[in-house]
Amino acid sequence: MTIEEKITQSVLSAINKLYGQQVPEGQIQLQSTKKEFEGDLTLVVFPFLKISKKSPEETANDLGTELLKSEPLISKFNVIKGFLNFSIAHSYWIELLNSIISSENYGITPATDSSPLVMLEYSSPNTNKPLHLGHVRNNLLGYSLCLILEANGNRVVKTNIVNDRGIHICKSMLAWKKFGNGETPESSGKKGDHLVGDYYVRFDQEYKAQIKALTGNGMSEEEAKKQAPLMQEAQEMLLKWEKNDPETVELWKMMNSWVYKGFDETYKRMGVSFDKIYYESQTYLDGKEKVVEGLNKGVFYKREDGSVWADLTSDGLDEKLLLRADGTSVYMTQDIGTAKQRFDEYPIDKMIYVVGNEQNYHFQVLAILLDRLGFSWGKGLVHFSYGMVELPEGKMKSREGTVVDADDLIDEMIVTARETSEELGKLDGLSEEEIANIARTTGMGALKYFILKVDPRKNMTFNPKESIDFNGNTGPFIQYTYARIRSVLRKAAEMQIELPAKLPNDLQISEKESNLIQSVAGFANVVKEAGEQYSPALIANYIYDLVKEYNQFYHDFSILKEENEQLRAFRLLLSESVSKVIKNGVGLLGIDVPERM
RNA sequence: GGUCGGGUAGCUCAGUUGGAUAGAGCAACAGCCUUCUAAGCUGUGGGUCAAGGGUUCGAAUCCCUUCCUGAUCACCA
Repeated sequence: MTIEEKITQSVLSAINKLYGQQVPEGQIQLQSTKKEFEGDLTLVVFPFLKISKKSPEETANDLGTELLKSEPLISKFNVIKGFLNFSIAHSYWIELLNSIISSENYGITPATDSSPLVMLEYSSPNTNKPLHLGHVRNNLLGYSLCLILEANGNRVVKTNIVNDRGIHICKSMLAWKKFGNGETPESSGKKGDHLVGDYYVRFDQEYKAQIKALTGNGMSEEEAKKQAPLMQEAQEMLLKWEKNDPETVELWKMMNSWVYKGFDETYKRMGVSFDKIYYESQTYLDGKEKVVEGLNKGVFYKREDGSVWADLTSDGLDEKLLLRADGTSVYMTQDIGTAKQRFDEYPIDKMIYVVGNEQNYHFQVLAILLDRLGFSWGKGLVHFSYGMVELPEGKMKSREGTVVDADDLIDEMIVTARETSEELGKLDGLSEEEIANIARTTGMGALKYFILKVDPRKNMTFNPKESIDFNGNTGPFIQYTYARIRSVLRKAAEMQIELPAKLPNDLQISEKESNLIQSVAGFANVVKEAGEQYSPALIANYIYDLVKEYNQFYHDFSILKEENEQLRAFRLLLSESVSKVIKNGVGLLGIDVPERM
């Protein structure tokens, strides 16, 4: 039973005693007391004025007096307007700290064999260009959500669906064939995904030139886009691919393998991973099959031209195409096929798709279609929708070269982290390997925290020059606090200070200290809420508040120099518990912590 | 036009099922290192919570209207 639950029960009986009335438990509003007031927990008494028939202050005073008598955990109280602030006995906080210290991973609930199985799809790249900042947001959100769900006792399968087929891939292939002169990642020293991306850009340049030439000869732009030889060739190539033309398939396989190698590197640097990767080239046929099955069951219908549609007007939506007249599949068909494969392979209880908010409509439709096709988790699928990352100049556009490349960004972060460390002279005497590790940890910490601390629904602005900071509400600030605590703990070990497994609960501690225990204890609830709301930002903001509070404590109190040994041990254990929560907390964001920085 | 988001300090963002004087960081200014890591701490200035109305003892938060903004409404993926 938490302290809030205990006090709630006491308040209920106090009200019953004073006013002879039972009030519903939901009426008891207990919240932690705001920093600027004395006390630990606050009861809002406004809801009881009708039964007390007294002023807010009198009501609060009556309740406070009664509770002070009846509830031993309450050591004193004060009243400000309609707010009754309780101070909780020191012994309670010490006991709470004791229980946090003794638990292995406070706040984390491990999964068991009978836990719900959640499958989470994220990343979902195209194989025609390297990953950019938008993908970075997707990957970090997706991976963090997996960790948060696991920490809430779910079995999680991390999946990726790679969009490895379609006209856009053919564009890169065609440009490489025409202009590449056999260039490979090995021959050019370029990362495979970048190499292929360069040919995608090259296609676009040449294509635009052809359009320009055609319109110069008086052709309409629309017509020119269709008639441009390059586009026609690309379309021919797609047809060849679909017909399994050996040469085309060979080229496709080769270039895709370059891209996968490049992606793997970037994923590794971001620290994300997958349990199972699906490829659209292997799922779209299943999608067709499933649509035909739906057609036979009468879930879908066929038009005169042979195309297959779903009628969603009864759900307040439009009609949706599922198969073209020529029998080829569309995006939705592929997602249905992928869903089928997943469902066949795993006993999925819940499916979460981490995909940008431009596809809200798509997933609304997908949920209905899967449900109609009989997937038990279809209706309840979660589209974790997040906003775009924009630059100060506006949206990123890969074809115009205004994207922030993921690899470049990561490099830059790490270099900046290293420069900052060197300027501060923090790493003197450490080995090159240690320095590189710390730079990587703090650089990635800065990037990850920057992206994960904001509400995913919102579009965010990324200013390459200004956005990445290492002071204030940032990853490195949190990591620094961790390193600082670890340093104190190392010194304590050097001084051979022995820490008791359990603190005596008659210790006299300050309100700042008991507040800090309260904040540390709040971690468990934050993890739970982050899991319920699918919100890494909740964890990030909690950890930031905790760290800020700890830094104030650190500044105001001596730890190692405290002469009272019990108090010194208390502060060390308090610091240690903060460090563990920091580590586990940012760990749920995929962020590492350095022992020194 | 329909549907779904978003609008909080100069900038980037928090703000718990409606609760106290709306908070951080950055930027600006002023302090604090012979003392556990100053990537820190403290202070000052900065707000019509887009606007108006409603519900409520109490609204940034809930409801209605309006404005601004983004996404989407493809036989593209």
